[in-house]
Amino acid sequence: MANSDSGESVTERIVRVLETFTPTRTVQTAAEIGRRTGLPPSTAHRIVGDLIEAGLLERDDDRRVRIGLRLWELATRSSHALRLRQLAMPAMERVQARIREHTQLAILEQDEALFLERLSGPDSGSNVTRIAGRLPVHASSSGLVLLAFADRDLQERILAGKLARVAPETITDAGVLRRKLAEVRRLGHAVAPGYIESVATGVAVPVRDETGTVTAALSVVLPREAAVDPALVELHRAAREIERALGFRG
Amino acid sequence: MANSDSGESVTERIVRVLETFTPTRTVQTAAEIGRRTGLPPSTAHRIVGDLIEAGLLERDDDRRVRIGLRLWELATRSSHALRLRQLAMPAMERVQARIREHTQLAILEQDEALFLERLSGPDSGSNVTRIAGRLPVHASSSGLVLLAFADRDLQERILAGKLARVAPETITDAGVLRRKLAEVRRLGHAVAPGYIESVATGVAVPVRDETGTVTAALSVVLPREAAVDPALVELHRAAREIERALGFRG
DNA sequence: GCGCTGATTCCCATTGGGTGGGAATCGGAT
DNA sequence: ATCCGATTCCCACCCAATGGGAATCAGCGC
Repeated sequence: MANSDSGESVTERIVRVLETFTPTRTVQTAAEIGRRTGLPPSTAHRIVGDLIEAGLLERDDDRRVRIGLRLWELATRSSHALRLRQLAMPAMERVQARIREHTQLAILEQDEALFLERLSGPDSGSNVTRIAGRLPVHASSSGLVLLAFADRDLQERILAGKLARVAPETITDAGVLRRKLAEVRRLGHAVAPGYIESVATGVAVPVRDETGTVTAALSVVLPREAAVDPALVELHRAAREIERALGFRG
Repeated sequence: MANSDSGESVTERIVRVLETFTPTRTVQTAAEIGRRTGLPPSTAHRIVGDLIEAGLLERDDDRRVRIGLRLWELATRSSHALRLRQLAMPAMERVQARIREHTQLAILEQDEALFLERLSGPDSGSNVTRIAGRLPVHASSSGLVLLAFADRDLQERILAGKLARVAPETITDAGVLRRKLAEVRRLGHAVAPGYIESVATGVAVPVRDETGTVTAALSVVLPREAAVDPALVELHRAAREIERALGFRG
């Protein structure tokens, strides 16, 4: 920017401003945004003002700022995530109706599992997942499936890195994780008992696209001691249905 | 911008670039974007490059450009549209399961009905609606509900403007529309037979938030000559459920 | 009411990043 | 091989963005 000491582009700054919004912090004041981005107050106010004028942000009743509908609209109406989501929805609804627990769809994005959709019944149990939220690949059942079928170098990168302990039973040892991934490949599904939350077990299966590549993971979150087999049957059936919609002829 | 002859901000330009993407045109080349935005080729390429670096756009396998996942993520994870959608989903799923036709949720946005969600069964009929898509308020059943319960000046603005004919039976006369809106208010729901597509009838009911204001419309799209009463019963039941979730005590 | 604190707006001299024309290069068709 | 369009590279120009600072506003506690 003109006279900017940081030497970054306007685009970067806009992204930085947008990134101060999280699932748990959906409204903030312009000054907060300034502090969190490290931008000078007057600059932060001006950028926020610009974004509001453009419709990417909105002003609250109480002059606080939140993500604008226009941004959601722009992002949603032509995102390719939407295509997958849309094709998967009918199958996901069936799983949700039969199993009556959280049913979710995730893809791999920047070394993490990004959740595109989550269906929850009124009687579903605990679940930390959020739509557009992320979970580490080594801890979530969806992540384990995505990682097990990902390219070798991603696997090695994850295995070489730090495996954060999300819950007491999260796999944090590279050797254990390596064996777990082999098991996932052999069985064709992942079971993650208590890896994310002690009270829950994640069960996930892969979804392949028309090239046969695993592009997504379909999963349910069960109470810790529930039987996984009925869920697995439903998940596999649903995954096949989604794969057919995607054009995969397995 | 520095040396820009148009005198518009970078933010505006970014929005203009993003707006060249539509539900039917989800990938384009940088040059196409330049032509559609009217930006000089080199400028268009630079801005597209910036946006790709920031993750808001993505490069195709074939160096074409599409909306990036990061944008979807930023927009979705803290949009307040999501709250409404999330709260409405269980009720919408029930309607979809019972009626087995397109079930959709719309809100008022910039004088149009903006569709936040649409559930469709495999056997659902024709439907032009898309998620994050828009329909005119005077033609869609959702729009009629939203308009009927909107403030007076929006109503007058729509009535004074041109009422586009979307299908042969669309209401295009201000007087007829005025009476229709009165009917919607009296009955508490809207029926739009053939207003959008000749073969379909839209049926919509209002959804009120905790302040009693109509914030959304819940609707189904039925085959033209199907009975509307069973759908209305389900829609009203679902709307009440959503309203309870929103905190409305009617 | 009266200060205090922080958010927000206003002002303005400074300047460096954005701009866009043009040329070169790449790449896919025919 | 030869177009033709897309894309990248280059670079002089210069104005919009910048951010420090002061003024104003808003809420809160006393």
